[in-house]
Amino acid sequence: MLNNRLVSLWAKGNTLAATNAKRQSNRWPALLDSAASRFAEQGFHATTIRELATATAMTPGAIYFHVATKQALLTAVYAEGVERIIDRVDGAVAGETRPWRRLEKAVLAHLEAILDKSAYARVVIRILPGDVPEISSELKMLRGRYEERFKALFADLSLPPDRDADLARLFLLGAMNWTPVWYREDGGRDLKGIARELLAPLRAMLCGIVENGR
Amino acid sequence: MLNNRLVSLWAKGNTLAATNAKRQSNRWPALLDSAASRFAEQGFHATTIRELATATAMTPGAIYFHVATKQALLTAVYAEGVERIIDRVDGAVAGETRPWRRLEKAVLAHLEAILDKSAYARVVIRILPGDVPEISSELKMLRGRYEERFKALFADLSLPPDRDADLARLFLLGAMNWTPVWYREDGGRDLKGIARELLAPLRAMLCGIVENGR
Amino acid sequence: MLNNRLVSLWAKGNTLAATNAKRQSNRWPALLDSAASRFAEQGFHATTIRELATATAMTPGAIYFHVATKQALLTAVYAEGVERIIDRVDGAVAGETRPWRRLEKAVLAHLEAILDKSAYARVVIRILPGDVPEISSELKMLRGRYEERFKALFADLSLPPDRDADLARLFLLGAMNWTPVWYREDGGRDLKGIARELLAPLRAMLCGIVENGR
Amino acid sequence: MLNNRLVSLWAKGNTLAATNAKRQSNRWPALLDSAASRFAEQGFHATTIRELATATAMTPGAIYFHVATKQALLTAVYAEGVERIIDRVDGAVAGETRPWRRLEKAVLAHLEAILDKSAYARVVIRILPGDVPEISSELKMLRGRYEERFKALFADLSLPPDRDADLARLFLLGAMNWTPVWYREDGGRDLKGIARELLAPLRAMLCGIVENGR
DNA sequence: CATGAATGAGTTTTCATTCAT
DNA sequence: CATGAATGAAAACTCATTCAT
Repeated sequence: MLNNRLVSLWAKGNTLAATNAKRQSNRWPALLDSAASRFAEQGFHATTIRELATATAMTPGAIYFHVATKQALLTAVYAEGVERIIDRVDGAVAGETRPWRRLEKAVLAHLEAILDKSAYARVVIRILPGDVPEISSELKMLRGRYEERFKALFADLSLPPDRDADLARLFLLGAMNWTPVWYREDGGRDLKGIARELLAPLRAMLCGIVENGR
Repeated sequence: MLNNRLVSLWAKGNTLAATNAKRQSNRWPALLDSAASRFAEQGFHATTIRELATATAMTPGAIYFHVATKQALLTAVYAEGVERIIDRVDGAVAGETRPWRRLEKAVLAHLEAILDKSAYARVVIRILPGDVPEISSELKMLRGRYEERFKALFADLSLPPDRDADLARLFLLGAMNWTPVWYREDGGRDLKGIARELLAPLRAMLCGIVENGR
Repeated sequence: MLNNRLVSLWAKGNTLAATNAKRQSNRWPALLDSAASRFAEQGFHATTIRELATATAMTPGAIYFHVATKQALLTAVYAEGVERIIDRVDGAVAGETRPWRRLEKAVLAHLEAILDKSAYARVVIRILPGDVPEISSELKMLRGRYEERFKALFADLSLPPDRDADLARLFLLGAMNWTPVWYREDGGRDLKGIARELLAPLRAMLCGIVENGR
Repeated sequence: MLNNRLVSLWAKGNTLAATNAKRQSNRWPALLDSAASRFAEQGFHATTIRELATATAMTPGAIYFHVATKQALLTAVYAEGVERIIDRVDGAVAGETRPWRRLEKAVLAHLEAILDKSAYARVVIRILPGDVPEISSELKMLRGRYEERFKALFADLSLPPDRDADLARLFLLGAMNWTPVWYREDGGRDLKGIARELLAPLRAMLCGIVENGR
């Protein structure tokens, strides 16, 4: 289903996309992958089309068969990144009904998404709309889509009215989105622990209750 | 004293710097200001020397009287940004001895610094060392200087040994550093409130105590 | 008979051309039509193969089944344009024997040809041989064929020897060929009137006679 | 005064243009000259920036110090071309008050302008607004400016009301503007003769009078 | 006949940087 | 200190053309 999404994105600009996918060499996913990791590592402007071409064994010109501009490539990566976060979060939350457990699972899924080897989700966090003025509004919209998930999750918490859930949500997002700056896979910390640790104080803040243990 | 710092920075890279600083029109501060705000808004690579020249009514060539490379300009802004955060934080903490109060005051000062109209401190948060490989080590060092402040403040808290202070610190930094993304001066929220709100759960997390009220 | 010409042109450059033309969907005329109108409106270089492909619902590759190069496409349009002018002019002149009437009918036919919705003839006027060096000699030859018609028509006028018939012919061509720049079908002017108006002064110039009426 | 115009055009994009012109190497006029002749000979699209750079011993980048886009270069040439025609025509007509003599002198001046070695005016005739969609409206406006001159000249003729002066004007423009296609300096024909020959029939057409002799 | 994909050489344009004056 | 002008390397992008299927 991930593949489906990739193909559909790619098909957007190619209305005649063959139904017979086997005939296609389909460098598009590879291109998108490369773009995602370079954008996440170096940022948008420091990544050149030539570099992406080399990394995917294409010619620069070939890239423009798939995408009209470099900005459009970022948009595609961004969209895919948001989609991946949302998919993960939605999937993680699916079976669970208890609001706090839902949130906890969502936080874990979000962390997994943005710390995943595949860099799509990290791009969404790393590259701010302001970095690329030509598409900043698109990027903002895409960003908005994933933030909504957390708004919804917070709305379910049914908190005492004197607590500022908005602020809590923004703190949580900030703390989560900062993890790519310091988190190292080999650092011995597991994500589940981080997720729990992240929510404990929030719960305390919002409900006035300290969970036992940490 | 700010001026002193600016001038000294400027002098560092310019052996030709006139000894008689008073005679100069000294566009350097204006240049640095411009650079700070552009870097903070658009990032390093999306900001061009020409743009800065236009913004400061200089010619591109004139900029190179003050600074040897664009990267050096970022370094200067970065250094100034770190210095400003540290000045604020140190100043805020100065009279206070109670560790949690010190931390709370530091948080407020930090927020004030990065949300200030002058964008220096925001640059430090926005631009990651990896963005500009040529100077990444300098940037890392500068960044380190301000992170140390918080390490020190946390070290003073004398926590129960089973609490993960590192994690808490990283969460705090993340939550704080995300504020420029969402905070609007006119949003009705005052920074003091945000700072308090930010620390309450942390204290809960680290000490197992819920502050009464918020 | 037009079709015959098209098909023959098309066959010329395509040894693979199926002998059974009826089985083919034959996008060639549509392609040629599109090319004619784009070339007439935007010129040769501003018209891209991709643009033509889009306009005719073909792929760029498919165009190259019909034609070996973009230049050859222009040659084909040009040839067709010249043919169309000549057909019209010859047809118009056919029954008439009086030289001035012949010329008048030729002028009208020429105007009809170059102002026709189908842009073939307009291409011949718009695009000068020098514009496309690779085929300039072919274009010159084709152009020559239609200019000859007018040379012949002028030769029949049997003018006083002190009149400069060449100059008159060139003026006439110029005036006619400028019409696409300003003529609008809905402008209320009919071509017959324009043709008459165009010849009256010429006749005056060449014969020293003013036609009555205008 | 020509120089003044060139310099002013050039200054437009360079508000700080030094008042002391001697210090400037001022490649701008040479660039404009080159552009004019190439555009006139090969058309806009067939002329490359590199080619212009080579012809003027500049680097491609240096061209962009003077002009923001290739299109803007054409606009500048076009504007200069129109200006030159107008200057010539106005200059030629200046002392004369008799309407038909004014027109005759204007025609001669116009022919001189578009057949001049310097290709500026020829560009205006050769390159149609439709060739360069991005600036077609600017080009149309500039074209309009020089056509107005002839409208004014025709308005002064005080013709019988049953004559179509508009048509006559358009014929005249067409005949004149076609001359670059066939006129060769060494062809033995002098422009004065052409101008006279051009007007004689027009006068006949418009006034019903045949000039004696030619 | 056609297509999706690609090529490769070329195009315009950008931009940090330099330099004579 | 500053400027107008330029450089040069590299960037994004274009486009006629090709080719396996």
